[in-house]
Amino acid sequence: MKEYRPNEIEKKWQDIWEEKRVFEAKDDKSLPKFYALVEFPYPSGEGLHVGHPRSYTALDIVSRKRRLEGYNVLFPMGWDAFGLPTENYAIKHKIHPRIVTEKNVERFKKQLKSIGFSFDWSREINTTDPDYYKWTQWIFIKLFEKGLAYKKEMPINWCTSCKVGLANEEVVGGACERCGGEVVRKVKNQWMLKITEYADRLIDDLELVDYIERVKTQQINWIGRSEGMEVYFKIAEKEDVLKVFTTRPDTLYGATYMVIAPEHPLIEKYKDIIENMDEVRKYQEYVSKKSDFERTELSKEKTGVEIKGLKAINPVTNKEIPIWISDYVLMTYGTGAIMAVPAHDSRDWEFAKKFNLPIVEVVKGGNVEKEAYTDTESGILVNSELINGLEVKEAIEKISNWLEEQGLGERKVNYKLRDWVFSRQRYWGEPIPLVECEKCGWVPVPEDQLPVMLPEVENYEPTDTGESPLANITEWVETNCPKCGGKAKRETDTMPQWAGSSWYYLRYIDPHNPNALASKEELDYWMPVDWYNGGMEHTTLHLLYSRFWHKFLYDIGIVNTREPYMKRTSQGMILGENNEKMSKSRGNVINPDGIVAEFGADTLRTYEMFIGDFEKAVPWSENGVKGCRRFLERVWRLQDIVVTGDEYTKELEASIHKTIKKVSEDYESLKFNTAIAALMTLLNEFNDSGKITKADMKTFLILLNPVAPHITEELWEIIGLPGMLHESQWPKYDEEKIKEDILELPVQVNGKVRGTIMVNVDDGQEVIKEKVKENKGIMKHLEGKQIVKEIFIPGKIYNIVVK
RNA sequence: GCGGGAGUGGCGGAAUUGGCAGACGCGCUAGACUUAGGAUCUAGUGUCCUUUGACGUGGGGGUUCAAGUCCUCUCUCCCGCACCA
Repeated sequence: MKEYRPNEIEKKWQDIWEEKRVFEAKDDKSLPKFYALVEFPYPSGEGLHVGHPRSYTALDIVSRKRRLEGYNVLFPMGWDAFGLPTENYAIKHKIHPRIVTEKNVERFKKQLKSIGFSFDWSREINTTDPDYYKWTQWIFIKLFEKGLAYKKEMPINWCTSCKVGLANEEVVGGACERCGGEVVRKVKNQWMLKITEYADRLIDDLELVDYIERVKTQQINWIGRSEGMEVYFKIAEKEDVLKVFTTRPDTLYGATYMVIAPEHPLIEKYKDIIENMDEVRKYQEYVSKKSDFERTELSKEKTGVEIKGLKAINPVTNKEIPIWISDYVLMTYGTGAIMAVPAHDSRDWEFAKKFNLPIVEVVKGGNVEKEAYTDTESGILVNSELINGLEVKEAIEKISNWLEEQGLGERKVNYKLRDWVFSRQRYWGEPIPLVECEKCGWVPVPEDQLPVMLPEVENYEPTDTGESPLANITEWVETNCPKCGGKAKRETDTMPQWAGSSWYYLRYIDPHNPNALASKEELDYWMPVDWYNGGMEHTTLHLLYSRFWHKFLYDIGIVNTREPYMKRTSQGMILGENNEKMSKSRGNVINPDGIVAEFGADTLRTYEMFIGDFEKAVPWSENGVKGCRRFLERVWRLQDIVVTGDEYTKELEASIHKTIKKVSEDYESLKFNTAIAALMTLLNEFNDSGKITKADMKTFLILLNPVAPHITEELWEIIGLPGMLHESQWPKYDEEKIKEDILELPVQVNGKVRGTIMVNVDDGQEVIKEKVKENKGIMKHLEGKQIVKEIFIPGKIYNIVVK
């Protein structure tokens, strides 16, 4: 027997697979298809992370299994290559981001290939490729044409010292990550996409798909649909009306003041009337330095300023109430204004306590002097003329009807989900393919002129006015209107990184098509994606964005399915050995290259699948890696005990059938760790038996193949099985052979196991009773006791209750 | 703060979904073989007492013949929060 040298055999088989193109999806549309998708990586400068192979190996296993089951499998890979880190690297090192990207992609590709994933590399895509982003731009134009893209004033993070716009991530504790300078919010006119128009469908259609539960709930909560009332509060002595959204119109009689967001337009409108405008301005400035996230933190002290000179009128009590501004009210949620009911909302309660505002109880049930009473199940309305004595639910109904009749409000559905800010003041992204004409306004670039290519620039830094670097290239910006031929300017903002990843699964289907994002024929065959695995962190942004785009493409007749992904699963994170997130600064990063070089790709793959519950975060363990290498060494040594034979060894037969069942099911249900454990157990039985037939070995090798594809192919060849493993078929099991006739039944006395008896599967309670009597160990616990009850669960347990 | 998730030996985890807690692997202990090695093989390994046994799934309370699993209160940790990908 030769020594097990993974580096040699892994290279050998990777070359064979590539040369024979065994993992390329087939053209034969008569075959059943299986489309497996993993999130394509952002090719960062750091190279592949051990977290990537966790997700990739999982679906590689499923893909390899499905191929052996006769499916036509599409398992593609590509690059989500636009992005901030590449751009920042390019700025710092004065290298074009395209070159940085090429270099990173090359490295990633080499790394992925060394791990032996069965990707169909003939369909590789790259979001920064003009042939690709042509279609990203095309989709944007369609969205624009259907009125789903619009311009709106939105704040960006602005570093006052670098004079550039910053991503949220680049703002650390209110300061610029690069220079430590002060960051404020600066308003810019930006492109937005109306994802909110699809909010209901994004919730409802979750019923059509098989996503793990936590993904569904997280999406539903992120969209945050709530039904309530928009109530109109008149501004005293003015024509204006302040609209607020509330889910608790029943508490309207308890609304003792109002709070509007510090950025609320009302303030600008009445700036000449507001008596304490200086104070208001100061507070606005203070708030402009905070993120929405910081603003809504409850733990902090409430802050705010009363707007003097403006009052609102409570529509049911007709009393004048004060209007405040406070940072806990966000312009981005609801109407940017709230009615404050301190007795029945905890944030309002805290605010009222701090500023000595009146707290009026309108739902009886708690002690509103001590805390807000927010229960909606058991309270009874008081101090509320029209709805006194009603329960909360009835009160909401009645007051809502009344408000609608009086024209003081309207039933509304509100969402937490906000429209998608689609503009970035950056270079390394898809140019937004629109032109602003002096006469015609915003005009899309005609389809035959796509893609709008990213022009070459000298300097990738955003301009000090907050414009994208493209704004400096006059000859690019200045163009003619496609409609009227007159003078026009190109949009200089680029798209966010999410754009390219919102439809990439469609391009894999027909990656080289110059005439369409994918042909109808191919889409009909391959869509939807059967199984999409990726990180939990993409649940509320990427996953939702791509579902939104897909639904839009469905609406305009491009795709034929309402949902892009039939099934969505999610892996846990791999942490450093010290149980902390892997990061350069913590110095606990594990490089997969090192593991492949030292232990082999099969060991890396096996370990990543055996490391723990696939869906949970787990710390890396070098010893665990060694253990998996040892397992593969034992597998390697099996070749010494193989004897000829086309049938399973009699004594091993039941175990083999059981293992086929277990492994087949576990691979499909993300329980890779227990599948491998089952294979280890079978291996131990093989070794105990001393010799195994070729048939035993063959089944074992096929079952292990998806996890450790190289060693199993090699052993297949060594022991002389016909053809190559990847050409064989997934084994079947026989349920009859798994059944055991005799089993050990635990016997409990008062719920505690006192012994076991051997029983036949079909033994009745009477037979078992007799067998118990023969067992001295158990009978001892019954001495001098009176049997009260006996419980027999066939095949599980026999419990005797005594007094 | 809001939303999602997780707590089981020294460690990663398993438990047919209410039925023998700790499969499998790591680590550790002892032994065997040694051309002394981070190799391989054998045995042991939740905690406590010498044994019968008792205790044991973050903590408290409950339901049940039976609870890691169900109910209730509570503590701790992790992830996301819209311009990172």
